[in-house]
Amino acid sequence: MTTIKDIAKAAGVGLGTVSRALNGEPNIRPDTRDRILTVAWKLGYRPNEAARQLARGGFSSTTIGVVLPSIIHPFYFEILRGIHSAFSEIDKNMMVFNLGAYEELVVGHIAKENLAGIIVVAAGISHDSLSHLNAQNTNVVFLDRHEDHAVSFWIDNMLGGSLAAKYLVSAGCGKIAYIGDSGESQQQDDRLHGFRTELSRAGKTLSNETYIHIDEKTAYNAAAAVLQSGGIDGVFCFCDRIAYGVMQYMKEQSISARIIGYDDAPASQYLGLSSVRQPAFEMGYDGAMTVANYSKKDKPKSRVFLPVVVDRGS
Amino acid sequence: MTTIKDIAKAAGVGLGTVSRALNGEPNIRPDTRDRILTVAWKLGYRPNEAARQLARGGFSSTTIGVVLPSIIHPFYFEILRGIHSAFSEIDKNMMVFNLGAYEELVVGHIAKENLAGIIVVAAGISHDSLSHLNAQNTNVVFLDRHEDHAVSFWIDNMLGGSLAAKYLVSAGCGKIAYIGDSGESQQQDDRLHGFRTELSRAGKTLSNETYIHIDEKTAYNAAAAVLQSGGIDGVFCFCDRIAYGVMQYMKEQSISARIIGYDDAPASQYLGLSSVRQPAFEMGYDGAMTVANYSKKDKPKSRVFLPVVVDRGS
DNA sequence: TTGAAAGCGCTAACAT
DNA sequence: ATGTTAGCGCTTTCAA
Repeated sequence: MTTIKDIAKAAGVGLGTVSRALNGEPNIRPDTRDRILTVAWKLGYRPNEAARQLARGGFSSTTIGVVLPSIIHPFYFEILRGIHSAFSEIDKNMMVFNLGAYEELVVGHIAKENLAGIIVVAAGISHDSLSHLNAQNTNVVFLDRHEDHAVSFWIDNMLGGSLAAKYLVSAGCGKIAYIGDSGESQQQDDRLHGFRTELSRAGKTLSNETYIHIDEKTAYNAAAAVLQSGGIDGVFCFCDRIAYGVMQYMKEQSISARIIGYDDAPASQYLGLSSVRQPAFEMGYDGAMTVANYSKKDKPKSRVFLPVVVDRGS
Repeated sequence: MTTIKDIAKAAGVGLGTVSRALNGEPNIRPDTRDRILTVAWKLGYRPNEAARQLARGGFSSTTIGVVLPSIIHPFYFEILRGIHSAFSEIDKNMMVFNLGAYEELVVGHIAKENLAGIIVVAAGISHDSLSHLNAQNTNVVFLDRHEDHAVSFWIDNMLGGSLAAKYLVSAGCGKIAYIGDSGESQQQDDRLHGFRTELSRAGKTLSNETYIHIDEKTAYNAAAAVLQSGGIDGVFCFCDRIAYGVMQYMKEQSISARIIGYDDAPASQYLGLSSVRQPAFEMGYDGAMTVANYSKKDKPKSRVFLPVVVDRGS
């Protein structure tokens, strides 16, 4: 391994001069600079980032951490795409952490990495861990998760729910069912809240709620159970994947009911499925730009609410 | 920021002892160890990874670099999902680099990061950069790219092409067209080569080749041009996105022709589109496990060929 | 079992 | 413009 010491010796100069040359600092004679650079190149020199960081007491500043849940839905993928796209524009890199079983471990690891910032996507980080992160005075941005004293981007799930309800109601549905995810989530709660509120405003109520493990097959089965009970003519699904299963059942049984999904997955437009579109890519993009740019002085505004829209299947 | 020095002072011990306690080394009295650990905890101590690395002269060993093209197709996304899934199993993290315009810059950056290994996805890294990487004796694995003196996973595109041809031929197509990507790629060349070979084995030949910028709309237009010319009853598309555009045109015009895509995108099964399925997720997963596990001593076998299969639309 | 001290490779402040 | 030196926080001898 070549060090600046080797270069200094080979070029017959001092360590400081080498450092200056390598870092493109001004106070150095062009010809010595060139000589040093040539030697460095010939020796195959590569700076040791760890040493550099240590000496500067600084941060890597070009790498930003992204904490992801270990299972990625298409929705998170869109977010990730947005982040990736932003970072490729501004020449940052991301370090992706899997928030799996050992949260403590991961958080400790993150704190050690000297990152310029962190984006936490949807993951359920404990408040304890959070304050650790904050103590490291790392810039943190939350996506799809609402944190009180932090910068967070949040999709308006209540709006999404109420739009879904409006869609079904205005389509003339009378008996409406919901098929959701059996896991707990703030997102689902909010959507349902918005959905119910809008429904009751229209003088209607939810006739059936079924919660399943997300999967086309279980969705198919759930659809069978829900639709056989009779009279259901409108279904709101927690996500498009569930909706696909439902659609398939409806197609096979020639049942016609209005159905609306959530996420607006790429497939949906081709399948003619109406769906609530979340600005996932944008959220990723904006979030990424935000961590990358913010300084402690002018902290960006917390709580950015992103609206959703309904995409009508053709 | 708390350092081991602070801890040493607070606990009334030497630096070495603190280090030993923190690293769980054996030669230390349990009670001093506990005392130190308590102090460290109270002081909110976090080890400085840079300093550690520097002192040990070691590698981060828990982080693996992933070089991605800056534009991500769904196919690459599947690969990424596979990588992510593997890494969450074995508790590694990935550092994602965008291989954008400034290849040299990125490669330099990578070399500096002290990574345990690197996965290069599909990207066109120059041989020069490659040898730099090799000189750093970093483990490198290529995905969807064939490199001679490196470990590389490669999908059998020739097989894919020939399977597509078989599909169309056995469906009784007589006049066959190809709609491809206007960009250059080894992948496309291989697919076409396989396709042509199989076609000629069946005594047929390609009647029309059209190359477009990938996009549903241009695909739609291309389909119009290709299918209007008359008699075409089989179309092979470079990817499913192109196929969607073609299908839409066919549907609108009530034209019936056999069509086969590539990638087996999630939407395709719902749309009833037959497609060549590439084991993208598996490739990511296997590749990730490979970089993570290999040691210079028993280098894993280079050139892993992954087969494809045709997924028939229902 | 523990403390002291010598670096790891680099930067930055201080001399020259 | 350039050389010298003192650390950055940590690990690891080497003594004690």
